[in-house]
Amino acid sequence: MKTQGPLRRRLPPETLSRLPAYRKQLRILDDEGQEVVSSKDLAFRLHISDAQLRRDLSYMALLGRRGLGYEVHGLLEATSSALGLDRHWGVAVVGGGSLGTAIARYRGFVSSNMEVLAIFDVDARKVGKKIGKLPVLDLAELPARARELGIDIAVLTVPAEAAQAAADVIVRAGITGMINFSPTFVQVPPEVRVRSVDITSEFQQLTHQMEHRALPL
Amino acid sequence: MKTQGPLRRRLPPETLSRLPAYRKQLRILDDEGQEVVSSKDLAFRLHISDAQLRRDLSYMALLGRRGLGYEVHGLLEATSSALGLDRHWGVAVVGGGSLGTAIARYRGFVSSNMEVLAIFDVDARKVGKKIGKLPVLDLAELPARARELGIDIAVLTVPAEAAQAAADVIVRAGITGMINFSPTFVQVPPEVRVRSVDITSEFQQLTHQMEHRALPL
DNA sequence: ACTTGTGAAATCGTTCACAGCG
DNA sequence: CGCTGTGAACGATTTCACAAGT
Repeated sequence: MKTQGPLRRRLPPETLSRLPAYRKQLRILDDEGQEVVSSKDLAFRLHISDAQLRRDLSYMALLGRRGLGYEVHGLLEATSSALGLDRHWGVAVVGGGSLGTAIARYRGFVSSNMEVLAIFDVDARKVGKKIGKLPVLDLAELPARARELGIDIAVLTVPAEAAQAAADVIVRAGITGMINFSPTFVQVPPEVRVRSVDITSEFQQLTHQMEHRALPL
Repeated sequence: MKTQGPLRRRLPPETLSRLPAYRKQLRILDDEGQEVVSSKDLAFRLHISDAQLRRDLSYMALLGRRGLGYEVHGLLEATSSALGLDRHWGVAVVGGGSLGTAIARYRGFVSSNMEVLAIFDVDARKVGKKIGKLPVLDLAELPARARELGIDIAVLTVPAEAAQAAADVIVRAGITGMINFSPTFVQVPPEVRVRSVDITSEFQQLTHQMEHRALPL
């Protein structure tokens, strides 16, 4: 057994942000029956440098074989595991508007071992209906039903004004992971992980880039 | 006139990514009638350090007054201008699925001076219908109609398999800005700015964080 | 006194480049 | 010989801390 590199307590956030792309590309190679891949080849497909790929993998103590490369299937399993995808995750969509509906209908979750199980809303006109095959339930029911339904993650898609109140219900339900699409900070206890996706911000960064047209990215 | 700080050619990407939040908070302060704000106060509301805020502003040569702070309205105008929001932007949604519909229906664009003008799809069953007040047009029409409609930005919400072909049409239409929601790289000429939003990646990063439960973020 | 603007230091992330193993 | 794994160099970003302006 060798001394095995940096081996940090935590993955650098930049490395984490690249992991899903690594996994996606490895799935493609695995499906193609490719058994081994070099950092140069995989990095090329990902539009990053081979040194960066090797550094990222070394943070997770994922080792290849010198002179050969990395074993595709093993690396796929390892990255999946690092992302926590070797278990099933139940998702609840909170907010039955058009964005909530879009997330609920999205079929790309299965390949991440995630499944949307229900939609929660406060609007009595929506409660009791179905969106696709999914029931729309009263948000007030979430704390009582989260465990029974097997919900691990909530997706906040309510208007900004309603976001904090909805987040409070999610926290009371004992759910410890949240994707927040509302353009607001939500305050949660420290054991709850929140990731925010601000679509408006992306548009504004784009318009900045379009106005400042120097050709290189 | 004084010598005015770093004054880079380009804004650091990390600074750019914070600008939309700065602007949002400044709008709130402006609406509240607050005339001046210190970096300490504004930074506190943004959950960042006052040094970082001042550094970011200095990159844009936005100066405050020592002992006093920054003039709220002036700073709001300056950040809006830096983001390119002092002009109107026409947006086309490409892909009339549930995500495209959600973007088309989103009412938060007005405050960024952006407006969704039309939805483009290849599906003959959708073309000719309306989503809200917006017409669904044939994607093949995009190059012919982009100028007339005043479209500056396209939002790609088509399935991964269709993304590159749709991007090619967008480029042929002379549109130079794109938000890509498809989980794929799209290849475009260098004058076209693309920002990608990968929702699946956010979920996977969240599950990683949930599995690696050390309390701090 | 209060607060900015910014050098300098510290921290974080990426790339270089090569020793070392297969 | 090819390719990994990783120190060391480099570059980017954040924080410190304080001189200077009001």
